[in-house]
Amino acid sequence: MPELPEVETVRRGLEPAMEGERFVKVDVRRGDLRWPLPKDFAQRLKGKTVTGLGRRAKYLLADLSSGDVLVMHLGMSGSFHVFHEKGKHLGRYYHDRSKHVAHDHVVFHMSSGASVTFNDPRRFGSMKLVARDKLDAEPLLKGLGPEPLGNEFDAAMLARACHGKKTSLKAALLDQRVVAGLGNIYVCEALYCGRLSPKRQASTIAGRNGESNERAERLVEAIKAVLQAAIKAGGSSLRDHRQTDGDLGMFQHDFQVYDREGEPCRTPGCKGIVKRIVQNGRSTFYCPICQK
DNA sequence: CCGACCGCCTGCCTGC
DNA sequence: TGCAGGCAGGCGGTCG
Repeated sequence: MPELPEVETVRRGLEPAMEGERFVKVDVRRGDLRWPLPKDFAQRLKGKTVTGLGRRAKYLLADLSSGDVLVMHLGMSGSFHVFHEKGKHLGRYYHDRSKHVAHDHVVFHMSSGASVTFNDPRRFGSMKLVARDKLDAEPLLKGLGPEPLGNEFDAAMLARACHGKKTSLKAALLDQRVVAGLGNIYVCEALYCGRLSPKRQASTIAGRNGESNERAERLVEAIKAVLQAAIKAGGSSLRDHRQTDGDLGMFQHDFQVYDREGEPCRTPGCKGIVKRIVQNGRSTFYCPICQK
């Protein structure tokens, strides 16, 4: 599931259970995530307080009283669940510390009384402890492009990042060095919203000498609008992904093109049919008529 | 340097 | 019903 809107939704869900709270106990049930958790992972968390919970692109960043930052990524299938009360949760999760379901790999028992479970079937997710004063040098974060919802992300910046790029606009927007936090779904949605073809060469969104960056402007506005709407809807829920409280995100109902192959284009007056193509080994959905 | 491709790992859906 | 094959929201590494 997790692209920027889902990670932001997770961050907001975890905040009340974790911010200002201490790790009372940390259970590592399976440490071989994307990279193996260090042996002393649980020990380095125990007794420390979460002083803040932030997000950079698709990474969650928990600031700890020890001076470390816990950097977490959900990969393709990772999710967090918060359990406040004893008993069943969605018929399969329990607050009881001895009971777990498949793929519950890490459990944080917080001083708030809540337990926070990291579940990840495919184990593409990751956790890493990094000293805060070395965060700038952290390879996972170092090459990331601008935050798409930040004020500094504008048409000029996007045009510059795409300058000279021979690759498709779709591939460029998926490149986290160009803009950080978009994934396959929101790239498709943003391109539709900005009426730009995913097949267009990335460099062509910039206006040539003197021309305005009209396409880049439109694309930046589309990216921001789609992400903001998705966050507002609590992210999207595909397969069995849910928010930290078990609720479903709602934005999947608002997809205009993603996974809508063969459906009529939703642009008023457009007679196009949503098409699926494969770019760089991944599905792209778009309207061949109104996305130019 | 850039861009295309592979692999990681599991679950689910489709078609035979 | 069973099984093989394809596909999935990400990203780091390698190769040309």
